[in-house]
Amino acid sequence: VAHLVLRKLERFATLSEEDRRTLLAHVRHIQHFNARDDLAKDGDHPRYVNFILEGWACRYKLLEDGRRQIISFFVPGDLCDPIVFLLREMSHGLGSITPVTVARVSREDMLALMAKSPALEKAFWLDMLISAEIQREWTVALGRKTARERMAHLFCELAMRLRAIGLAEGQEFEMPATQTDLADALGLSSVHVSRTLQELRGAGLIELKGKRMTLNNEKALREVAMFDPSYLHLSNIVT
Amino acid sequence: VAHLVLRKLERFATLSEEDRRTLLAHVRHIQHFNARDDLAKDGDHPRYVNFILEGWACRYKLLEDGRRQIISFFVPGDLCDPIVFLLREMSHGLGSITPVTVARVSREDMLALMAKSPALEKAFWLDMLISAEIQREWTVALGRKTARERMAHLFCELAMRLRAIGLAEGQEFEMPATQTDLADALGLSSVHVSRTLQELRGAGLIELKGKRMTLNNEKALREVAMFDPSYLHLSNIVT
DNA sequence: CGATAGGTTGAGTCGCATCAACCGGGGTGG
DNA sequence: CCACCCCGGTTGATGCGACTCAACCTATCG
Repeated sequence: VAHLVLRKLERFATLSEEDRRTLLAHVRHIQHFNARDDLAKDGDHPRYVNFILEGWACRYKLLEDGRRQIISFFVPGDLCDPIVFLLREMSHGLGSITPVTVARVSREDMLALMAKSPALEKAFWLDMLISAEIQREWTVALGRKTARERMAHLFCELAMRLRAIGLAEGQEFEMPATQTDLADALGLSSVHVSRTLQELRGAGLIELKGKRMTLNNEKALREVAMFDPSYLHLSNIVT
Repeated sequence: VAHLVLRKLERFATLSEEDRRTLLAHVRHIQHFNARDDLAKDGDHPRYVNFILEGWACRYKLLEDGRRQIISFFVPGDLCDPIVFLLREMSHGLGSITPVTVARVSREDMLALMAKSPALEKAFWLDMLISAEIQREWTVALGRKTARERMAHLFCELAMRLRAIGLAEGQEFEMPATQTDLADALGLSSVHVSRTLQELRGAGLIELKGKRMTLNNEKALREVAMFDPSYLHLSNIVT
């Protein structure tokens, strides 16, 4: 059930059979959430690390007047901060986009995992580092890119991340976020997301019907986005 | 010379006298940089962790057409990713704002520090976590806040961070970033930064003469910014 | 079959960008 | 020592990208 988590962590470190068993033994406490539910709320004391096993989720913050910013998307295999329990309280919410299955791993279990397996510890460090890289790339997109560039970039990123865990076939993948979700992630209004999607469709770069995304011309999409996948560190990390 | 780094890390974990000595023993290889120089370039293989001992620096990315986004500011005591050497190449540059003094700690030294001292290891984890929190807050600002709100937020954040290492006296601190730097950090044009600064000055919220910043009405500034310092986790982390 | 969530489209507006001129101060070289 | 330059900052005029408001369309579901 947690094989996508393993798949992700194995990009970061060579795991022995025992490492894998150890991890799987600690992935219990499975929970299910409906779509558009909260896995954790702003202000909560973080007692677990959430491993996303199935479905899409996101990190978000709300401003007083209702403005929402989605800070990151989580897809299967992702962890919500390997060591978040070191902090006293969460300063953001975790919400589901689709129905989601998570494993909640306790502080004690995480510490035990890292103590037992240096490979897992390294994998968790790398997960943190690469999440930070993604966050930086979002910072650049929000600060300096136009709507079209930002959106193209997001789709390129999602395609790469989903491929890395085997959830994209060729140029196609499930993209369950609504236009309102995309707006809150891209710092746009949902109206403008609709128009920008039309532009990308019109230019023959993407197709998006229902929740099914196809990158019809990924090369051109990357050019629009100024997308350079090196920040995702997808190749040759394992040493 | 590295006492600000200690000061920062001691917020994250209780360090024994030996931890402190161990750390200081590894803070050698001091280097100086001029203002507006590069400590590291995009694409470099990261072999060192930079500890900022004096001066301001920043992380930034350039787009093909010259647009620049500053991703984070570094002030004395900050580390540029405690474990960055796990990655094959940097996907951003590190630049100085003012003249800067850094200690470059090698991969081997960092690993030795963490192996020897669980307290230091924990402090490094927390440093990563809190840097991530700051990055998320920037994401929210860039995605959903207006120019005035963003700028107010940045000044509130900098005040808190500088206070935490003793580099602010009351409401005053050195703010050496130029308006162009601020623009690239806030995702604005330098012209608009100038106007927005005037607005904040006009409202009696701040004073900024040369490089000297005074928060004349921090309470009101926080309200404008919707600034809630809890994301910085400044209190009661040490356990 | 009505209700509702998600998406599309048009019209008008606004926040911020761009372009351009200008100012002041500190450093430099003739 | 003064003239000049250059960098950082200010201010005005104009333009554009994205927002807001609003109507409407479509698919899904109880």
